[in-house]
Amino acid sequence: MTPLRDADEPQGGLPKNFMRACLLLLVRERPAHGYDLLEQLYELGFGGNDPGGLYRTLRAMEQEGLLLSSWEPSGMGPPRRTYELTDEGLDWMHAWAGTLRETRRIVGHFLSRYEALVEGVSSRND
Amino acid sequence: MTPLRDADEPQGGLPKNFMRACLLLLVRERPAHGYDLLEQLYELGFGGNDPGGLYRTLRAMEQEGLLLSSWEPSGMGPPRRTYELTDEGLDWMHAWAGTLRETRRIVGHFLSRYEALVEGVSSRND
DNA sequence: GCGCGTAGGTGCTTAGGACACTGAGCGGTA
DNA sequence: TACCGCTCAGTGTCCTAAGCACCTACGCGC
Repeated sequence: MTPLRDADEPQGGLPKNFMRACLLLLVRERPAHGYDLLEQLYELGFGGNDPGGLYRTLRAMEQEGLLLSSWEPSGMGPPRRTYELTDEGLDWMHAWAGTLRETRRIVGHFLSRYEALVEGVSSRND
Repeated sequence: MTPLRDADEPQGGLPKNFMRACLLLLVRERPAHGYDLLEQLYELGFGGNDPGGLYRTLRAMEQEGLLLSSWEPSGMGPPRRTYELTDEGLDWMHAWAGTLRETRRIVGHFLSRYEALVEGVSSRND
């Protein structure tokens, strides 16, 4: 890429480490293995799917004690490393929810201010 | 090395490059200089104020053609580099608004799914 | 044997963000 | 006048997340 940002679309999207929060939630809903989570993440808004990044994150989260993995045979394909949530992971999921509420609030604040600007001065509810 | 994330609070918060979006908006509302923007950013949700990062970002955005700066005497203190928005910058501001609406939608989706989980009401998704 | 879908992973590079630090102009005051 | 504190603008440096490419292995059908 050129040194100067030249894309015609903002590069930003999701909060840092948002994938971690999603993984905690998904694994809490139902223990799952990486390949499965990859597909679920896609539905959650992670368009550019990056298996490498996902697997790295999962291993890191296990090392930090947020997840616990165990190998399970698959029947159709190689064995799966299945993850479940630890108590610590559950605490973090709650903490993440708080952080993301704040994120949504701040982004929402930006958007109302943006809308007020483009609509002139009058404020209106969307 | 490998300090193995041990913070007791999620590190994530705001979307990548969110400061850029805010700067476009703020400068559009009213041309301003860096020190001024620093304080306005604080009110917008940027708690850990980082002058270095801000000034670097402003210079970068000017190099990309989103902002235009000019020196103005201050009367009380050193001269100020005052920024205004270019047409291209305006386009990017609109594009950012779109991106951030999507961000808010995805984060909101996470939060409703989280709330459904903790409330035990898991019979419905968006 | 071969390709294909499933499953899990490594290497490498870069862009952003965090944190520390520098330096200059100007006013007040001790 | 010497110092301090506020205003204003930067630089240096490190760390991490993110992005991209690439690799291995299992099992099935052809």
